[in-house]
Amino acid sequence: MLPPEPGRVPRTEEELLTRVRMLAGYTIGQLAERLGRKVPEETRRAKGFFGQLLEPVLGATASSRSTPDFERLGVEMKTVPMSKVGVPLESTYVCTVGGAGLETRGDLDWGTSRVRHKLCRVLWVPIQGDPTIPLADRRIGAAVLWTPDENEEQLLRRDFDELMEYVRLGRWQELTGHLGAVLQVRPKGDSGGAQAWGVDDEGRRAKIPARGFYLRPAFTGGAIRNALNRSRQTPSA
Amino acid sequence: MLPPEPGRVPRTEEELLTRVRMLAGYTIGQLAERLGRKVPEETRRAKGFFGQLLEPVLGATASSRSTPDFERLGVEMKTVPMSKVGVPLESTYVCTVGGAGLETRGDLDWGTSRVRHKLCRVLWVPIQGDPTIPLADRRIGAAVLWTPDENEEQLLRRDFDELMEYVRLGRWQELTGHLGAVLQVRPKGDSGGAQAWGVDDEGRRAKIPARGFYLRPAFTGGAIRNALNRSRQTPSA
DNA sequence: CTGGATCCAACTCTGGATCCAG
DNA sequence: CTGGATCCAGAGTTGGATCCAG
Repeated sequence: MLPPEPGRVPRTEEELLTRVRMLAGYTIGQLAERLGRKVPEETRRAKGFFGQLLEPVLGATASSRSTPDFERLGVEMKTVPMSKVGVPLESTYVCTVGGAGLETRGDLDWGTSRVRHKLCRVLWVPIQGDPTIPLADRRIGAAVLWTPDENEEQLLRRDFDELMEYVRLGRWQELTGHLGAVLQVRPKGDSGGAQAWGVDDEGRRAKIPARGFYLRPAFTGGAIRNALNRSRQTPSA
Repeated sequence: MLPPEPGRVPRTEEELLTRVRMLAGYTIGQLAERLGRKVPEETRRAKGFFGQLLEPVLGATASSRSTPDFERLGVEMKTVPMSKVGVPLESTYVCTVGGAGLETRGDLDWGTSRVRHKLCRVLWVPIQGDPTIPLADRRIGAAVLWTPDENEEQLLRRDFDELMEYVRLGRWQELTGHLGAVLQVRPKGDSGGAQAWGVDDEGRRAKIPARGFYLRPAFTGGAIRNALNRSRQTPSA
């Protein structure tokens, strides 16, 4: 049976984990067929395909805006393309970088930031990412649930505070992908053009290029390994 | 020739008027055919059809957001469905009603409001509105350019100030279509459901039903007549 | 008659991410 | 390798208005 009870919202983390682990070993093509969906030929033209395929299967509140994928559980799902040797090939998108004003003031402080909320409980779902494997033939890996430990949270917070200092000062131009040891800020959206509201260096509202927070691949890789190790010691988490 | 130089942006009001007047007497069906577009069978299913058909013909900066239809000229185009006896059958939509907070503060004062900006120069395009005439057979009338005279502006402003007082106080529930002698506020959008951001009576941001400003039919009718009379006295405007 | 309800097209915005030149 | 550029789906919003029950 693949997948079990499709579309039903999982009530507990264990139910969610059980369900996603039943998918391990299957290919994207098999999962898509089960759902009556066609796999795009070019990965380049369907970058979010696997993530969007998985959401309804696992019972995520599909495409709800700005809420965790599994709202009741407070769990965020992230698919991670892995290389042949088991390390993430890409950075992981977290959320957009808000402006310094108005509705998004809470985003400047780590404690109330969307970054922290998004990352407080994550379901990592590894997927083969080797570009030589056709999309339909890539296999799903063993998912793990993760919460940052003290060390991980400190790493994230340190970068976050540094990055937000640029936002506070309106120094958007200096806020590049080079900053941050584990968390970085990069452009988001399909043109690099003006797409988001921000605050310029004189405090006025202005259109600026949309940007997002991303986890560097090494951090995501470590998070997945740590989650695996911890689950071996505490089988039910 | 129908229409002249389709798609080109008019450089002067005279050029715009000349162009739109060449359409007078033609039917919607003839205009649509000239553009290779099909006329919907049901008016009910294509409420904005004529207005959207006309925009590219006249060289409006199509569907640009929140700017005048003819940006360079500062001219707003409005189609008006007329009865057999030559009076407007429907109210005329002006713009949305903004909330009382943040980005839209300027909307509370007549001088800086979007209502005033939208109405400071309008190209009225009459169209037969009699529901017994099939959409494709309805004829285009003689368009006129209009600017509110002192009396008209005072009428508008009086209503506007009254209506905005309700917004300032967050008394949205009392802001109904019954208010306003020539300018009213009515629901906008396709469900009456929560669709816009506003400010509730305790000053918090909240979702409220989307609303818009509308000109009552009698006012629009008078505006068109006045514009006609004035253009007889001053032929070039 | 008319105030509340409704309809479509097009563009924007968000959430899902991967591509690829240097 | 990796930082900047880019791609898709689907919800949301705006601008174009008219419908229609009471």
